[in-house]
Amino acid sequence: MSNKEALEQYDRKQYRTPDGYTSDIAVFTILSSKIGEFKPPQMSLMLMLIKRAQLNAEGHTNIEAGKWALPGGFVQPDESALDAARRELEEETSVKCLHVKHFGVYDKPGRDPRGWIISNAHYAIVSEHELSKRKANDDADDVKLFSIDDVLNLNLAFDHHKIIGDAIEVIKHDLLHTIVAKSFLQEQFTYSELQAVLKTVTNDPAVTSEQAFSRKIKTLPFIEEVSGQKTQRTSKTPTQLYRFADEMNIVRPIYTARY
Amino acid sequence: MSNKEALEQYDRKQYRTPDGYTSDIAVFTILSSKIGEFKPPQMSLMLMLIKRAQLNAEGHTNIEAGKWALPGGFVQPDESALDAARRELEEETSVKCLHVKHFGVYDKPGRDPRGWIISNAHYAIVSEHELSKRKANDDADDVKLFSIDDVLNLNLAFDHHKIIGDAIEVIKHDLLHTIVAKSFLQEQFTYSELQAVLKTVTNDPAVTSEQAFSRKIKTLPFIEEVSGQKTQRTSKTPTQLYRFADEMNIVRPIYTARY
DNA sequence: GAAATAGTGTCTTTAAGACACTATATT
DNA sequence: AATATAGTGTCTTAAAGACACTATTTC
Repeated sequence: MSNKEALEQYDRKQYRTPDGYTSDIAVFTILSSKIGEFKPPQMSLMLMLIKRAQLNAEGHTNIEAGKWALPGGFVQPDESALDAARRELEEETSVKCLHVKHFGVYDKPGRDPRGWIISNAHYAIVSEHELSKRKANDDADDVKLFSIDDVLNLNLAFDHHKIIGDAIEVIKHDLLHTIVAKSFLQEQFTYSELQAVLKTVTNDPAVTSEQAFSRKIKTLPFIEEVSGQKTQRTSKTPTQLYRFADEMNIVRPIYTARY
Repeated sequence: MSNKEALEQYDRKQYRTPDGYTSDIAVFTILSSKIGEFKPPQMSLMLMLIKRAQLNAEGHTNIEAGKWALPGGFVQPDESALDAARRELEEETSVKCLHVKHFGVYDKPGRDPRGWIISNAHYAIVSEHELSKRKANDDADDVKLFSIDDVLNLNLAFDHHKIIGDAIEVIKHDLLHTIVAKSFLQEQFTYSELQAVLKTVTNDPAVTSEQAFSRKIKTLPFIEEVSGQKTQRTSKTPTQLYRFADEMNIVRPIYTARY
């Protein structure tokens, strides 16, 4: 085989290779504060960060010690960066995750003082409940949730300020343009629960107005009424429940959408 | 400084590192066949591929020789993958490009027989005119344009079948949801020229109907009429010219758009 | 005047936006 | 009865979709 012959002659050392290949994960959750019985929830979008420990597993001073950082780590040769993200997330929060998505590559020369290290960034959505089972890993002496409004004021490790800024933009976009809001809700939900999720990222009156949104939800082609199902968890008045229809991910082309 | 101390103790060799970091580019162009005077153009979206040479620069049998492949190459330690894409594109087509965008990471174990090689995929848009200046590089003995309808039937190198399939999906999406169509047009264009670009990726009647689209173009917030400017290049009737307004990239959230 | 492309007139339907109003339960 | 959340009635405005029609030019 000529390909086999080519492989034998191929010299792996002819190009300089990266010093590392890592996977970082921006773990988002929504904290839902029940402000009372018969009230719709009030939600805030949070990002989980870990505080880098003073010493690493070998007892040496850790790099970027004491700073807040995205969880993540080195990708193994037998997995993809996305696999690594899922694995690390499970190690970190001991939970298999609903939604993990790649959103960017960070490979600017000099981004990591340890050398030429390429990082793939992902975002993940974990339910508040699952996240409460979280535990610190070896390199972290603390794990904490930060509001997306505050998180960029922290002293962040490496180029995580840039990565986190991008992650927040991406999740804001995806919440409004795809059906990922689904990952923050129960299977059946009221208009005001979906509204609470969307209000964490927009203040468009079409979303924030109760009347407008309770009408709007009925016309959305990717959401269906669960006929006859009502709940009183958000109000004294029994309230209609909805669910996301199976697989739809409609975005209107800009040339045909209405403005 | 404690970070400096940490760096001294950091051992680069403690993790297995990738064998290579590459950048691939899907170069798209639109062939515009003028089918006659006073006629709107007929367009087809094409992808540029190179045929991998039998021998590489050192005279050895080349890997995946004879197959069609995306142009690309190894990323240098002093550049990002996006920089590398721009550089390689310039080497390949001797043209600085209008639009280069990252769209995916390909790092599945075993994707490249030479070892653990990570590839960042980009798509680029080059005008037909610029592309005619193209020249083959060392590893290629042929360069050719393929229609996006045919290209996936070729015998493609590495995992380029998957990468090209993804690239086609991404450019189809972007043409309809962003203003990249701009890159395929002159600064001023008629409704039928924009229509011809969009028709390469959709057959939505809102786009394909002349009456509907000639009306629609006037209401698009990111396109403006060039008052008083007309042309006869697409018809005997002098036709209104339009241009894209400065930087707008509106996509309607799915929760507020009309359906 | 035939042909081809560009563009308008006008009617129907759908939905957004605004605002007042009603409905259903708990306390 | 007061309160809070859910939901409707209805009017105005904007745009999509459909289809017939007019306008401008070349040959």
